[in-house]
Amino acid sequence: MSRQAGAPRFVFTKSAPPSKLKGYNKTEISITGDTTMRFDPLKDDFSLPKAEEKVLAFWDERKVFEHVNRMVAGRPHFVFYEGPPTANGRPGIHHVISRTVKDLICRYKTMSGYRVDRKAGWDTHGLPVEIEVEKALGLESKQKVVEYGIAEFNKKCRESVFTYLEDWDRITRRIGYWLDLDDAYVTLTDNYVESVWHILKFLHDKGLIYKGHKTVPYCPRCGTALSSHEVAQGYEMVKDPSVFVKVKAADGDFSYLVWTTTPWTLPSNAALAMQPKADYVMVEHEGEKLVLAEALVGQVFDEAPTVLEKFKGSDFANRKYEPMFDTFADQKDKAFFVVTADFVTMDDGTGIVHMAPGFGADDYEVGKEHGLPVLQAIEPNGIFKPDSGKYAGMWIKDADKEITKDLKIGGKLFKKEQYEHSYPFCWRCDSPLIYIARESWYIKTTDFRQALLDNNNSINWHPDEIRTGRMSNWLENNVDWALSRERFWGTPLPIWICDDSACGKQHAIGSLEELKKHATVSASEVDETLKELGLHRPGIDQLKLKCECGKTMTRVPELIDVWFDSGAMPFAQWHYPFENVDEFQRKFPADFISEAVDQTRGWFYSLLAISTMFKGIAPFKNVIVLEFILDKVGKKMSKHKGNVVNPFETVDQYGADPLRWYLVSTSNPWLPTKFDFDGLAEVVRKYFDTLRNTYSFFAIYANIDNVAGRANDAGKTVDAFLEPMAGEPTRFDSWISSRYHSMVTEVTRSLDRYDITRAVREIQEFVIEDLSNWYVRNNRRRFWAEGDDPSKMRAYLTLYRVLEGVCRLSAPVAPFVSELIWTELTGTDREKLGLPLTVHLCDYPRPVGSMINAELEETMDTVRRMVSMGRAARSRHNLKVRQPLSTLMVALHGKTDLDRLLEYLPIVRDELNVKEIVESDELDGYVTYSAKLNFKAAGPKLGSRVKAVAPMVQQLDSEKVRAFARSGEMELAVNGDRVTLTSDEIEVSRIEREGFAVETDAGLTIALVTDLNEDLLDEGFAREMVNKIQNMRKSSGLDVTDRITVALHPSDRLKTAIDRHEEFICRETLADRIEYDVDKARDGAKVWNINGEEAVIAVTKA
RNA sequence: GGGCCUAUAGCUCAGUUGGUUAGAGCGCGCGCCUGAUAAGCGCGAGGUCAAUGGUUCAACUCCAUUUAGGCCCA
Repeated sequence: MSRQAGAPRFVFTKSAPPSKLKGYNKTEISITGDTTMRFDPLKDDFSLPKAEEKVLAFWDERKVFEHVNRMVAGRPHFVFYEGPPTANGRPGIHHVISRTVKDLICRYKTMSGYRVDRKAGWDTHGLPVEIEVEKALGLESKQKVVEYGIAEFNKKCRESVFTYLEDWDRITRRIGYWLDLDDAYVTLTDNYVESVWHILKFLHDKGLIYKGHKTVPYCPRCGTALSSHEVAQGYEMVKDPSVFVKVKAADGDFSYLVWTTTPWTLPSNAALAMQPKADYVMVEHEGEKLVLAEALVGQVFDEAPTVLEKFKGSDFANRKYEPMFDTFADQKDKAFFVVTADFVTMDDGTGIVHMAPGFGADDYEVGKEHGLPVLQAIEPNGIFKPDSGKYAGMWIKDADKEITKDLKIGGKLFKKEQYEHSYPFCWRCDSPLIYIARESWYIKTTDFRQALLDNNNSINWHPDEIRTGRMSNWLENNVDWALSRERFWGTPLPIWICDDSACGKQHAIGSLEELKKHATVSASEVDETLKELGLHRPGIDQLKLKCECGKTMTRVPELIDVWFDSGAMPFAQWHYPFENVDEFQRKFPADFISEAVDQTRGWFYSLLAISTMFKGIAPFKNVIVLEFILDKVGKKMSKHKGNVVNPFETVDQYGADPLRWYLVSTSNPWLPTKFDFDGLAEVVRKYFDTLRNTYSFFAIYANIDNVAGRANDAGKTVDAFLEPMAGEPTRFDSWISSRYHSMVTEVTRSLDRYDITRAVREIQEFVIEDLSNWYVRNNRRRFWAEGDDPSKMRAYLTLYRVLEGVCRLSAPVAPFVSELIWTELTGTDREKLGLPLTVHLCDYPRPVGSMINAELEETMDTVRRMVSMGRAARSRHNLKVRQPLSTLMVALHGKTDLDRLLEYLPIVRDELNVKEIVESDELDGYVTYSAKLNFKAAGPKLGSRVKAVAPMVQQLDSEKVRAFARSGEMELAVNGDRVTLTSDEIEVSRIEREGFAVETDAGLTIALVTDLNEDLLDEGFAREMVNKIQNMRKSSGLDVTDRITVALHPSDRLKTAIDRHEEFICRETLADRIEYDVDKARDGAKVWNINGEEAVIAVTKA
C-alpha cells in the first residue's frame, strides 16, 4: 500500500487548529486515529482487540519491524534460532505460547542493545506430510503411491506443506510475533538439501555412516521404520492374545511349553530359547509330559501338576524339536532346536521363548550367534507371503486368530488367554507396529556419547531438570541414529553404490557440483533431470555415477529421517558452507531457542547431535523448554475431546496482549498450564484495564491543561516541557519512583535469568498495587489544582515517567498496548525530538540505584499498614470514613521511628479522616499483652529446651509481657537452668480490649478515639452532602468541569451543618451557589436520608 | 518396568537456607468508599499443605514408600 509523500491521511479537526500545530505531524504517528493535540484518553468505546488491529496497521504502514531491524544493524548479535513448524496443520494455542516466549525474549534483547535476527523456518519433509497427501488422494499403501507415480505424489507433497501457510502467517502477525517470514529457511529447497548433504558426506567420509541389519519398529501401513522417538509417541495399553503352545520334542516323549503374545510370528519360528542357569521341570498334565521353568509352574497351572523330573536350562541346549508349522520345513537342518540365552527371564510366560529372528531384536542377536536363519513368513506390509501356505495374503492380526484355531485343532494349544500390555502403534496412522529385521542406515552417534553429554552440560536449560534429568538420561542411553527411511518425500540419502557387487564402492555426494562431476550424464542433463522437483525423488534416482572401477553406481533408495533436516538448520539455513560463511560464523551457536518438552528427543537432540558431530560444540546456549497447555480440568487438548482452544477466536475476543500476558504470568511456561477463559478475562480486568485507566486519569487531566499541545508548541518532549515547571518531588513522588526502580531491578534480573513469569508478575503487582491503588489514589487532589501549580506539574511528570517506563518495561510481553500508550504519551513528532518511532526501539529500563530509597519504601509500608489497620478499626465499629473522628493514637513499638513517619501522617489523616494523630504510650491501657516465642530466633539457641520454654512464654500474664516489652529482656528458669531471652526472641502481641477501636500489628498499635462532638457531626453531615451531590452530578451526566447550582430542602439539623460548611461543599462540588427553594416535583430532585436526617437535593448545570 | 516433573483454599497460583498463626488473586457472604478505575478498601467463611512412615527441639519444606496426573524412555 503506497501513498503520495506528504498527502495527509487524516484531516485535522476541532480542538486542534492547524495554526497550533507548527512542526507537528501527529498524522504520521497516530495509532488511534485521534489526530488532535491531546492524549487520547482511550475511554468509552475502547476495545482492546480493535486497538491492537490499529497498532498492527501502524506497524504495517510504517514498516516498523523492518525499521527496527535497520536501526539495530550495527549492534552485537543476540542469536536466535526458530524451530521450524510444518504448515500442513493449523496453528493451535500451544503455538501461541511458544511464539510468545520467543518473541518476548527477542524483544527484550533488542531493547537491551542487541541485534536479534529472526529468520523464520519451515519444516517441509517427512512422513506426516505424506500421510496427509495419501489421505487426500485415497492411497492406502506404499504400493498405491508407486502406482500413482512418485513424481506426481511428491509434487502434491510439496504443495501440501504450505496448505495452512496463510493461517500461520495470520496468527504470527496477529499475536505480534515479529518474525522474518519473507526470508524463511525452507527444508525442501535445493540449497537446504545441499547443506544437509554436505554434513552427511562429512559424516560418511569419517566412517560414521554405516549400513546395518537391525530389528526395527516398523509400520506395516506406512511402510517405513520408525525412529525411537516416533515409536515412543504411540504406546497404548492393549489386549493381545496370549497363547501357550505345546511344541513336541523331536528326541523325546515330551513337549516344550512355549509362550507368545504374537501368534502370527509362530510360522516364522526358528528356535526355542531357554535360560541356561535356570531350573526347569518336566511335569505331567492330562497324560502329557510338559517342560517349563520351575519358577513359573504356579503361574501357568491352576492346580499344581506332578513334577516328574528336574533340569537346568543348559541340559536342553541344541536338542531338536518338531516345527509347529511346515512353512519353512526346508530349513530343518539349520533350525528348530533349543538355544540357551541370558535374555530369557522368569518374569512371565513359561521360561521357554519362541524365537523368530526375523521379528525381534533379541531373537535376531541370539540367532546370529547360533547361525539361525532369518525366517520371515510375512512381507513388511504385514501380509503373509504368497508361499506361506493357508495364511497367504492374510493380515497379521487376522492370522492371530486363524493360527490359534489351527493350533487348537492340531492339539498343540495348551491354553489361550488375553494379555494386557502396552504396545507401540504408529503415531501417525495407528497401525500396530511390528518389530522386523531390516536393512537400515545408521549414524554412529554412540561414538560421541561423552561429547554429547559434555555439550549438553554447557547449555543453560530452563528448567535445569531437563539438563540433569531427562536429556542426560537420554544421552547416556544413546543408540546409533537410525537415519534412513524407506519413503518418497524427503531429503534423499546421497550415497551411491557401485552396481558391481564385487566392487561395492560407496560414494557420498556432498554438493550439486560434485553430483554433476561424477554423473554419467552431462551437467545440463543433470539439471534437466532435477528440473521439476530439485534434489528429490524420483529425479535423483535416475542419476547414475561413474565408479572408479568403470561401472556405474546407483543411489540407495532411502531418504533420511526428517529430524536430521531440522537439526541441520544452524548450517542449512545459511546454505553453509556454500554461501554465507561469515553469516554462519556470527550466528553459531545460538544464544537462545525455545520449544516444547516433546522436542527433547526431537529437535533439541537432533540439533545437539549434528552440531556435536559436525562442529564439536553445542548449537545453543539457552533454552526455555515449554510444557503443554491443558484444558481447564487438566486434560490434554485434542480434537476428539472437543476441548481445543481456537487461537484466532480467543485473540479476537480478548486481544493478543492479554492472551500473551495470561500465558506467561499464570504459571511458569515449563509447568503444564491449565487454560481457562475466566483467568484470561481476569487478566484483562485486573491488569490491562487498570493500566489503561491509570493512563486515562493522566490523559484526562493533562488534557485539561493542554500539556501535549503546549509541549508541542514549545518543540519539546512532554517530559522536557513539564520538568522546568514541576515543583520539588513530594515524598509520594519519591516513593513511587523508588518503587519503580526497585521493580525494574527485579524485572531485569528475572528476565536475564529467563524467569519470565517472575518478571511479568512483578510488573503486574507494581501497576495494580503501587501505581494505581496507592500512588494515584492518594494524589488525585494534586491533579485537580488550578493553573500551572508546581505540585500538579510534578505529579504529572512523575506519573508520566512511571507510565512511560512501564510501557517500555512491558513492551516485550504486551507489545500492542505498550505501543499504543507509549505513542500516545510521547505523541508529538517523536523522530524530530530524537525519540524512536516505536517503543520497541527504546532502551529497556535499567534500574537507577540513586532513585531507590529502601528506607522510604519501608516507611511507606508502615503507613499503608497503619491506614489498613485504621480502616479495619473503623469497619468493626461501624464508623464510616466520611464521618470525621477527632484523634488517632499511634504507638510504635521500637522498630519504626516515628520521626520518619511524621511526614506521612497527613496521608494517614486523609485516608482515615481524623483531625489529629498523636503518638501515645497510653495505648497500653487499651490492650492486653501476650507473648509467643519466636522459634526461628530462639530455636537454635535453645535447642531441645524449646519445648519447655514455649509454653512458659505463652502463659506469661499481660503485666509481665508489658514489662518485658519495655525492658527488652527476660529471664526464665528451665529445668534448673536460667535462660535469658531478648526482644528478638519473643514476639509480643497486643489484643484490643473490649470497647476500644484498636488494631495492633507487629511493631504498631493504633487506636481511634470514637467520641463525636457537634463539630465533628457537622462536618460528617457536610461530607455526606458532598457525596450525595457528587453522585447526582455523575448520574445526571454532567462533565467533571461543569459548574452547578444546588437546590436543597434539608432538615433543620442538616441546615445548621450546611451553613457552617457551605464553602467546603461548594468547592468540592463545583457549585456556584446553594438555593433553598426546591420543588420536590422538579426533574432530578431526590430525597436522601443522611445519617438519619432527610434532605431533598436537586442539581442543575449553572 | 525405568527416568523426570507435578500435587497447597471451590478455582488459578505464591511459599526464601526447616521455625509453630501457610499467603495472594478470583469466586462467595456482610459492610464501606468512589471527581480515574466494569475498579478500590475492610471484615468473614473456606486448608489433615495427596497419603503413610522416618530424620529433627521443630517438617508444606529434608529422606523413604505409596497414590493420582503429565511428559519421556522401554
